[in-house]
Amino acid sequence: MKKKTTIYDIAKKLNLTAATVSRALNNNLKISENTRKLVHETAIKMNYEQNRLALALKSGKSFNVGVIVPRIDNHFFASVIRGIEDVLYPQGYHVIICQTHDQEALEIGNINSLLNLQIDGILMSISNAKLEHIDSFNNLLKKNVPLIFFDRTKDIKGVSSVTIDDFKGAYDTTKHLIDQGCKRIAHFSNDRLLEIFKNRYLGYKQAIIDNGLEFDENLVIETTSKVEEGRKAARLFLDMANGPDAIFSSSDFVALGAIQEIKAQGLRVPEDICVAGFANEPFTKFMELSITSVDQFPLEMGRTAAQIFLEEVKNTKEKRTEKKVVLTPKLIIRKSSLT
Amino acid sequence: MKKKTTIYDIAKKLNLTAATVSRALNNNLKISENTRKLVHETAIKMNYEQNRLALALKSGKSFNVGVIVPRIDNHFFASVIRGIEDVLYPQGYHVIICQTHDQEALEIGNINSLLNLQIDGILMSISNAKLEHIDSFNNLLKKNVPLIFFDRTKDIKGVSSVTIDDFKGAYDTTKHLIDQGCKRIAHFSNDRLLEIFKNRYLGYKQAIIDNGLEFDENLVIETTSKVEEGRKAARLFLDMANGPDAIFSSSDFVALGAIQEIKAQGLRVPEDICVAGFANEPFTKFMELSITSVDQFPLEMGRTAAQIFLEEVKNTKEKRTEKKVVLTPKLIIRKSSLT
DNA sequence: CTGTTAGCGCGTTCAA
DNA sequence: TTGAACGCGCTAACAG
Repeated sequence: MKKKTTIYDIAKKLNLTAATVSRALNNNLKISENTRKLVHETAIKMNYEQNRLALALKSGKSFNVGVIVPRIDNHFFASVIRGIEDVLYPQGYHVIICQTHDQEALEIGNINSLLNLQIDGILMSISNAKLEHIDSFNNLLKKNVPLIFFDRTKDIKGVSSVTIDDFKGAYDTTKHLIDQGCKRIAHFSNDRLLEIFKNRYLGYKQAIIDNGLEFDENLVIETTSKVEEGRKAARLFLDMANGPDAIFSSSDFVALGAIQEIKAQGLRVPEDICVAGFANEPFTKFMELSITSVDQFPLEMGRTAAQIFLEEVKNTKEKRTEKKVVLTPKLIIRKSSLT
Repeated sequence: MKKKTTIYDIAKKLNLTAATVSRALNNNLKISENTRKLVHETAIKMNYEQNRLALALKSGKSFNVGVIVPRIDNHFFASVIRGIEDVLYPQGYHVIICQTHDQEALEIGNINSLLNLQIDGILMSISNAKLEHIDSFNNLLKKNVPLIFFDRTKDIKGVSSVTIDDFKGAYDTTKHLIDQGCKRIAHFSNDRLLEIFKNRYLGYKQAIIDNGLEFDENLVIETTSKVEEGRKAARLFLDMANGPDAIFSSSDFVALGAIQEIKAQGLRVPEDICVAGFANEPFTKFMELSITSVDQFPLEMGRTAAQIFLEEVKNTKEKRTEKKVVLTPKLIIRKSSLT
């Protein structure tokens, strides 16, 4: 095991002190141009690389931030992460990505592990809004570790967040379905303890009411974001006597499942039932029967979240300023809802 | 900023030494059961959490491993990562995920950054096989940092790898297309400096030859793994006088693009042209016209890579033993190639 | 301009 | 069984 070269090694070689080397390397002003250059050169020659661990231990900052998402193999979250990286990498930060797979224990565990790693902040999209989680968050806040929510948030005092206007996204989509002539629009929702799903539900409901249709709670069903769940949910409705003529799903994956099931039962999309999803996952565009969806501008969401983090990390002393950024979503109309 | 509690804090409170506390916390044998219990209790009471940075600095092990992939928003890589996590989390390791987006500079930059973070090893799927990269790898090896390739490898002496039998996957797929009656099978390849693409090409070629068909180099085209590239590549062939009656693509995404273009030109899949991809991405199954593809067992690939890492990390002293694990792929036949 | 000293939090000698 | 002292690699405060 070849030992890595430290500033001491290069100090010894140059008959200097480690402190001087450190200063030279950091381009400290009070150093002669001569030694500065000399140090830099021999550093390169000796393959020196700064040990960020030591730096972190010393400074109390690790220059690592944790990003926690339900899962990464989904275009939306992957894009948000990309946006975060865009902003944070140039600032010298590293991004540690953790997945919860929607599992409560993993979510809490990840938070604690990241804390042990002395990360400088956590950007996350929560997958669960149970009480124990709120405790974890409070724990974080007490330690004054910047915490920023994106997309899937829970309204917690003192926590900044970046979301889209889910209400509007849902309202616009529902309105579009109504404009297409649909009268009984079902909604596939998800855990409404999470703000996004609550707001999509509310936007849907409001559009129904505003347009003089009858709001029927029986047409609202709760699922997780899996394709298979969409099939199951659709099955329930297709057996109904007075079934829906449109489905607005909170998830593209669930919308896909619904479409599969509708077709499997010999019905047609959009002729018999219109379908719209949410998130604008790439496959919605690629399908032969492209799927109407709502773009959430994930890149911008990630960038914004990262910028908020940078601000919070600077003003660590001042009192926490809660910042809630809301982006505007965009309805993308495709074949699945065009009659 | 509330300071985190250290072993010193709890030592002071108990009129002990930090050393004693450390030993108690680590369940060192030579400690009285009394103090051991006492220390553990007050540690919990004071919300103590080990500072892994200090531990890492001290021990030289960070218990972090880096995983470098071209991108994460793709089911294959996400699944491999999941497999890696499955094995490494229970062992106390954390996984730092980096994306290269197929950019050379990012790939080298990521390796160096991870090194600075004192990671204990790197598991990666390379996106580029240029010479400068080989240098980076040699650099890693010199420092004796375990390096394990998965999927996209470059044959480097002393580096272990986990791959699937790409030759067989390609051979089986091509054979299947031939069995369907296809005579002129095109191949959409990718950078053949990478083993996987080279082997898929070779498997394809061998199947052609073994079955008495004419191998035509003009039917082989190189693309990157983007949907749009598939459309472009297909366009080239569709304009041809004596065009192909089947396409075997090294990438599902490219296969998808090809199908889109074929349809756009008024031809039918599979009636006019059969198409098969590689990787078994979920969308290949979900499409109305499901796409024939090859499953690469990514979870198993990730788990295996992680296990090799664990072995290498143990035998840091012994000489590096190169281990090449090859998994067997599975052809999944779907509508796009069933005439 | 540069050297000395000290400390970040921990584990590990060597003594007692 | 416990304490004292040291070092991991680095930087910041204080001298000079």
